[in-house]
Amino acid sequence: MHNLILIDDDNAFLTVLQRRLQQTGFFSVSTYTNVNDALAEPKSTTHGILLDMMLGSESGLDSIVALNNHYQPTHLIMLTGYASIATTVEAMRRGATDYITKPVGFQELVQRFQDVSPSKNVPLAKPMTPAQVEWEHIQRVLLSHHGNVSATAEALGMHRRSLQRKLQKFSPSKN
Amino acid sequence: MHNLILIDDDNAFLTVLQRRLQQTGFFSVSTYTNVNDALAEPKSTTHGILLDMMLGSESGLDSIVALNNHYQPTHLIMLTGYASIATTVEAMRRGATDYITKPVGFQELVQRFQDVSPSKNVPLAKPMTPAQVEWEHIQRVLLSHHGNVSATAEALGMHRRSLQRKLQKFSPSKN
DNA sequence: CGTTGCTGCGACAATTTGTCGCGTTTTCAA
DNA sequence: TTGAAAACGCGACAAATTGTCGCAGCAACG
Repeated sequence: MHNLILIDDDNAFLTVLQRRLQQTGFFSVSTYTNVNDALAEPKSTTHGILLDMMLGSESGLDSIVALNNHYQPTHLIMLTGYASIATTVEAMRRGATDYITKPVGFQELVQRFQDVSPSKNVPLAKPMTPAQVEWEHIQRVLLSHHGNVSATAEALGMHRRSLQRKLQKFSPSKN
Repeated sequence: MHNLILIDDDNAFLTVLQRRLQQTGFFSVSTYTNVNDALAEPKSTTHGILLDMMLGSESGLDSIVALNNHYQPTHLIMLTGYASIATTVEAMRRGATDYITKPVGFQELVQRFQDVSPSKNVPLAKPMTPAQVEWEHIQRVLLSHHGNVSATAEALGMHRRSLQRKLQKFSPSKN
């Protein structure tokens, strides 16, 4: 009934999400690691597009208009780990319908692809806890710093000691 | 040549801004401390509206549609002391044309009222701090629960008291 | 070697949360 | 209109977490 397009440069992320979305009942879920591939497909109307902001060198921002023209999706959702008000405003102006920050829970994502009239919010089914959100975010930054705790701590604006404690608190058992 | 409407509950802020804008050359600058007063005026087209998010009890968010209908402004700029992606998205969906955070420089504000839409966007590359990530997430869930603190706290698996403290920690002072 | 950078961790003060609980408002249906 | 239920705001105090110093062990490097 619905078909989706996912565009992200993280392949692992794509495959996992693709599978889960298909199990949820979306008719088809296409994935691409860059915008050009997505635009190379024949034109068709699509229910929703999930577009990552950071696609290597290019900015997902610059692809919003083209993707909207090509697929005319009901939803064009921007996804990013590095958010700011400025980019949000810009994305919405260019035609995005939503803008969310990683990490995002699967349930939440699905809900955003549902057809809800604008400005009519439905309570999120099962939001992540603040702790979960923080944990995933830390993991992402840690990964981008090749596991360097000191560098990660600085990037996150927190103290190395605190980061250490958080890490050892969740890695050995509680995960 | 241009006329503006400013809506904010801070009178001092209004008068200062009004004077400076008039000196800059805007034809007329009307100020109101609440939305109803602004809507009580006869309908007319207006160049721009500056709307504060925190208008005492009301949420500026709920007034966007009405103001747009009444004045059909070229610019409807939201202004807030505390910001989040979630509220930005919501504001843009409802018809805001821009969203900026206090404190805002006068020059910058004037620029936003110019008809220059092409934004030399600056996609920042720094990761958010855990606190920011948490804040964004909380705002998302809070918005989806229509501002209901109790329900939000439960959804997030945190205690109502803690949520309250977090919320009041960022909204009142950051002005 | 000596220097530099990262890590692991103890210790203690400074903050922040978890919890109770109680007196107002709000909300909403009878 | 009115009364109960649901929310809210917030004081208070213990429990838990974070901010800071500081020191020692290690690996890399010229």
